[in-house]
Amino acid sequence: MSEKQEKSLRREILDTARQLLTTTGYARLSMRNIANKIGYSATSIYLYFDSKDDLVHALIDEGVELLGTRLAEANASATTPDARLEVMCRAYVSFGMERPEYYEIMYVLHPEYIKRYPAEKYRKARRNLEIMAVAIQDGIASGVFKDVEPMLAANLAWTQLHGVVTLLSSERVDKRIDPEELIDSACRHVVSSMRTWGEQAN
Amino acid sequence: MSEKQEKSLRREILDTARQLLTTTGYARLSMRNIANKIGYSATSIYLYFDSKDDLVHALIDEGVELLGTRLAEANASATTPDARLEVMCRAYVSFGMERPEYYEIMYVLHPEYIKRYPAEKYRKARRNLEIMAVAIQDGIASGVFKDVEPMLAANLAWTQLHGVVTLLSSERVDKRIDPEELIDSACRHVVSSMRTWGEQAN
DNA sequence: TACTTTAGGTTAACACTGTTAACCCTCGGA
DNA sequence: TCCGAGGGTTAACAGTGTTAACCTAAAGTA
Repeated sequence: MSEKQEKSLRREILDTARQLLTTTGYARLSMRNIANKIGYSATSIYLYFDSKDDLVHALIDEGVELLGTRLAEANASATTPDARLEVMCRAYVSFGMERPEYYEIMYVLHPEYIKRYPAEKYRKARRNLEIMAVAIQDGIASGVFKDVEPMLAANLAWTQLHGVVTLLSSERVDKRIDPEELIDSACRHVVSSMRTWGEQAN
Repeated sequence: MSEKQEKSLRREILDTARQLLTTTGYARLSMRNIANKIGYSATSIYLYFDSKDDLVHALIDEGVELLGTRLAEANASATTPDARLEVMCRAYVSFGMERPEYYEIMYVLHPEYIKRYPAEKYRKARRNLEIMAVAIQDGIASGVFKDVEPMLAANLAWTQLHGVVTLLSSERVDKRIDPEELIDSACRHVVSSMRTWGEQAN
């Protein structure tokens, strides 16, 4: 085991777990599976993580971080408020579709399956929503969006995007619906709903 | 066991499973748990169901049926196209929030955890979306909604509602957001997006 | 009446799961 | 020389879905 010392065992466990998550899904992610793949016993993992949940929480950290940088990049890539919000929406959906292994443990797994994500880390995850809220706030300030509570609007956008990601990647959407078209519609509608918020039928 | 003969064992298994699902969640729904609760051995369940998945599929049938009647009721309860669509949206969300035990197995559980829902039953589930598509179609015909592909629009509405239900009932939405307000916004925006679909920024 | 089949259940077992307790070995330091 | 500790192991427990083998009482049937 000495030839691997440049990579800490903790790091190796995390990488193997993520890889296993990608290839076989959370349902088949077991301590013994991880351990076998790197030539250690399952109980060795407990020297570096308190529990399986603890391990998964560490992976969630990575996912939150990655999503955060993607959203920040999107936020910086466009100038007008609506373009910025739309690009951020697309960034969120892309993350969810391209990294389902992260998305599943971050936002899909029922709290019954996995212990509550610790409160102090929860804040960092919430930061990602606040980035969107700021973009919305900017749109309001520049008069492009209706004057609406930014956090409520951000959460509404989130639910729309989350719905698209989960239904598409669990393959529950009818094959006859073009995924790209659905994603496109969702992102454009999120933006346009900021412009028309509260308008009544004529 | 003869005093229970008025209620078939199959029926009793289903009821107990649903009750267990409600009280303890899918994570703790086990064959032995079900069996213990009704005084049989776990393997007896296999006399009436091929597998645990098969049992859950039978529960999904019930859920699809129940959601269907709720949507149909909503569909019949209002007259104007926008009111009808909005009432149906609220009916969908209500179902998801009030019967999380059904909603979880129907639309949340990853296909990794549970075998694919059989194709022929899938059609019945899709019928529920078609009810919404018809309501949208009516709105288009009467000139209230923009001329859009009804199935695409119905799926977009579905993703929005599904996102609200799952994020709310997995308690991932910030406590400072009023759930009712979020649901309200979502339903109203689904309807208004049918009216403004495709309009560009000015 | 005697024999066989079948419906409806049981127990024991297998291969898994997360987790804990006990153990083992090899270093570093006093 | 002894001691402690770091880093790992094996054995075991209680739980999971599922299968194979068995058992028993009722129902046909010759």
